[in-house]
Amino acid sequence: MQHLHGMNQAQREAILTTEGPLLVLAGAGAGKTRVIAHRVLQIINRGCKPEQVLAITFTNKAAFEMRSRISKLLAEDRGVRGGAYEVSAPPFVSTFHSLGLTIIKEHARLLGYKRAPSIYDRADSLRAIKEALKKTDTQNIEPRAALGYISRQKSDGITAEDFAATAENPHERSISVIWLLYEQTLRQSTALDFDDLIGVAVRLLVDNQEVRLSYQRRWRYIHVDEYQDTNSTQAQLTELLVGPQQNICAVGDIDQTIYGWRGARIANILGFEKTYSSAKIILLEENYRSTKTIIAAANDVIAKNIFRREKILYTNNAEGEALSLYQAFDETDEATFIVRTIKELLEDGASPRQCAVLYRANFQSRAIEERFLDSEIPYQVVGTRFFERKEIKDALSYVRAALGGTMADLARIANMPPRGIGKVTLIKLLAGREKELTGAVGQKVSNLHTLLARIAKAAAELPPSKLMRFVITESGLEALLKKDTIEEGERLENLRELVSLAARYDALPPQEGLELFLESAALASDQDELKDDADAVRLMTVHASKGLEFPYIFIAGLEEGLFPYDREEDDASDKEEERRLMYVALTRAQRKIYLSYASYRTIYGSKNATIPSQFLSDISEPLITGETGEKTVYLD
DNA sequence: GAGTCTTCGCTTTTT
DNA sequence: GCGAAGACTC
Repeated sequence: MQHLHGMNQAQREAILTTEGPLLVLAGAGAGKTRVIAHRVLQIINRGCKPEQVLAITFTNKAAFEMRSRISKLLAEDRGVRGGAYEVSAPPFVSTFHSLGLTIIKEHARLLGYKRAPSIYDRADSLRAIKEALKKTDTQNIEPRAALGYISRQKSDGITAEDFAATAENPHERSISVIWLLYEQTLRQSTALDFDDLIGVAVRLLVDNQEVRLSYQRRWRYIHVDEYQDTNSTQAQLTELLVGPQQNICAVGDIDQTIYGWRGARIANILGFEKTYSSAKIILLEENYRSTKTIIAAANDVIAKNIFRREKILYTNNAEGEALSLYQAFDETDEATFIVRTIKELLEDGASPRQCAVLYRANFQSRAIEERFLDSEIPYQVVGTRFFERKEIKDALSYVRAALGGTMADLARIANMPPRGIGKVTLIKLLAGREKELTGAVGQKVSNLHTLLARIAKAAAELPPSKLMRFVITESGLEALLKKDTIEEGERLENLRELVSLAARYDALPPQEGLELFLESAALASDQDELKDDADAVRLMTVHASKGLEFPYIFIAGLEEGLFPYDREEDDASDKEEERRLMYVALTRAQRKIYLSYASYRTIYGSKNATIPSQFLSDISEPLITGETGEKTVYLD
């Protein structure tokens, strides 16, 4: 049990409880990933084959981290024990979505797919919803709202047909019509949206006992990280995979549930003992990350929530400095304060990567970024969704269209760059009425087909990075962006980055490498940082900061309406989620927290007076020291 | 079908 | 107060 050295009592218990259902309620900074990794090692040391262990996470980044933690631990252990067990396949570590996709692909035939289904991202889904809305001339329905609504229904395990059967009021009936059309589009394109990756896998396992049992035999021990963020179908998928031995270990923190708006159900973690009746529950309450002051502030904020399970975080770390609060005049003043303070920290010997600036909403990054640009300080905005950029999507669509992808892919690239294929031609092309296209237009279309055929040929022969290079040049995207003087640099730079990302799959056989590359692009999230190594200050939303830690944390925009964010239709549970979000923000810090708010903030181009966030008054007096911006004036 | 004008929605968080 | 999508014109 050498590997248990340095663990506290609760951690040891969690690691040694390998059999039966286990719920680990781990506070922020309580060493949760470490516990999972050691528990996996313990299970393997007790005789289980590594590949029979499954660990599920939410982001690719978390999966990557877990995988490397586990493999490092196994390698160390092998060294100590002198190869006591056989080297075999590693434990299966996957995100929920790629796990769903794996299950679907392994039974594609059974599910009636002739080829591996492609994945619709949010933008694809939104376009399909817009088309459906056009077809039905439905009034008063916003595409985004409709998609959000449908997505939440799907994540609750409800199908379009179920919904159609139960729709009561006119609004629900309109949604229902759109939803059915949307599903039709997905089927026609052999495509699945994010919710389907879980939903289709669940239905397969429910309907087919043989398949279900095969997975239950394959994975004898299951771990689920961030269990509080699971939605209904994800919890159901987990339940279906857990065999009769009930070897499931769920790890999570109720106080860090920040994805309720996306369908996460706290009820899953609160009701764990009901689902798994003999469950053992272990609380990890000792924090190894932050100072006593930071923990006290975080506890002050979260204590006001009612919908939780009492857990009191404590630490044996030093007392630490008080949080500091800066009252800025406006967002520019706030940004100046942040950059100035970071400069001072750097002069005192801190490095840029030790600092992070957190905010509630992405738009806040702009004002802050402008100030960073003026300074010499390296910074990086996390969450500019790389794979959602236009040029990246265009390039990938070329590849997918060449390989017979969806109509969405073809529509995307048909006239990008402009080649004389307009609306009318495109409609005919998509409807398979190509015979009607003759003369000059016919020539243009046949040129496009030739291009796609060349790409398809290249796809079969070249490694992914060479293929992407080929696509970027031959499609004319490169030439187009070179003409574009304004953003030229950045967009071309992004395409170059895409080529180097593709190179990660060059070692595999071309087709397999390409498939995995396209898959990773579809399932990538903006939390999966591309360049992890840069020594730069990180700017990101609080959501994106979950799971990370930094010595110095800045939390900007602490104003009522912004943080906590409020919408008219908010209810009490949304308010509690905002509070949990603040708790997450505070618990990212190791040494010192800088809070700030602007007395005036520009929203939609006009300056508005603000009220300081209620979260500021929740933190007890002695934990905060204040400072006021020079320009502060009170206009009444 | 392409170029120019106008409106609209954005700015909550995302696999 | 800006950029993208849609409308309008040639």
